[in-house]
Amino acid sequence: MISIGELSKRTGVKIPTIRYYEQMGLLDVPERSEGNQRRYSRDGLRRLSFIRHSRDLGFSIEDIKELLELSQHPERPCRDAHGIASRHLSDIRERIAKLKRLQSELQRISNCEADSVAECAVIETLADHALCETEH
Amino acid sequence: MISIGELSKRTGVKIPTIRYYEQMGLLDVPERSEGNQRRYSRDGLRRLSFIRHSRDLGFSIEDIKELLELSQHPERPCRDAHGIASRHLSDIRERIAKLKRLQSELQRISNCEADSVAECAVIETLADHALCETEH
DNA sequence: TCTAATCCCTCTAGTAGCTATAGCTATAAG
DNA sequence: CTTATAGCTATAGCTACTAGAGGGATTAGA
Repeated sequence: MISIGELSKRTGVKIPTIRYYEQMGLLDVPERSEGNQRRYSRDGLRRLSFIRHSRDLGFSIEDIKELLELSQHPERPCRDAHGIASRHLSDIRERIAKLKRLQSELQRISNCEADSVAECAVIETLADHALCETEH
Repeated sequence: MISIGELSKRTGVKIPTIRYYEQMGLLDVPERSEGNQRRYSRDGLRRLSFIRHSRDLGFSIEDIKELLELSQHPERPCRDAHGIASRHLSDIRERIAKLKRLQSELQRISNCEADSVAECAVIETLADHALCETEH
């Protein structure tokens, strides 16, 4: 049984974040020491590693709840897990596409050789939608 | 002088959002009708369009405050505006890079032909960091 | 065994950029 | 003049944490 500080060190998840995950129902309520401090088992460590790893991949708390639930039922078809993953993947693809559009628009307006704000393409573009090449 | 609803229609910014921008100090406190309703001038419309357009490009509220300030001083060098834009641009580039890493990792683990969760690569990867090819 | 250093506890509030709701009043069209 | 629509304020909620206050618990060394 390890303390929350030890768990934090081993997983790289900050202590308040661990308590937050507990509150959100991602982590089981742990046992307590006589003095009311949290004590975690090997299983708690495994579960938090799973969560950490999922968050690193950008899954939401809600998605992780489902993934954790699935991981506890090895006999279930993995279609569900793939569904969650591919939903997340298309979300990421959309975000990339959107950011790329912003990127090219910003690059375009940053090509401005003016000296003063009066003729600056950045300010002009923001002020006047008609100067914009693409819809965003 | 137009109402907040009319302003909303013309700019595509929702009414609560307009009030929020006012609270955040992006929009000047507008005049009021006898019955205490907001009334906007042509200038208010221009300013909100500027804000809308900046938000569309992903600038933060704080950045927009600075850009608005700059846009009111046409004689100032536009170096400052470019500074804000290029800071934002590199932020976007970083976000794209990070999302691309997530994308390829997710694509990799989604190539799993298993039937059940027991051998599913998605779940396995999340459970065991050692299966991961890249750091994220 | 005592004490000091470190660790942990709960509770509350703050972050960004809105959005939604409740309970009320103002305005405009017929 | 009535009614439908529009607007008002104030407060709370969303995501995924993070920070701080004001306390108690644990542990290592003297």
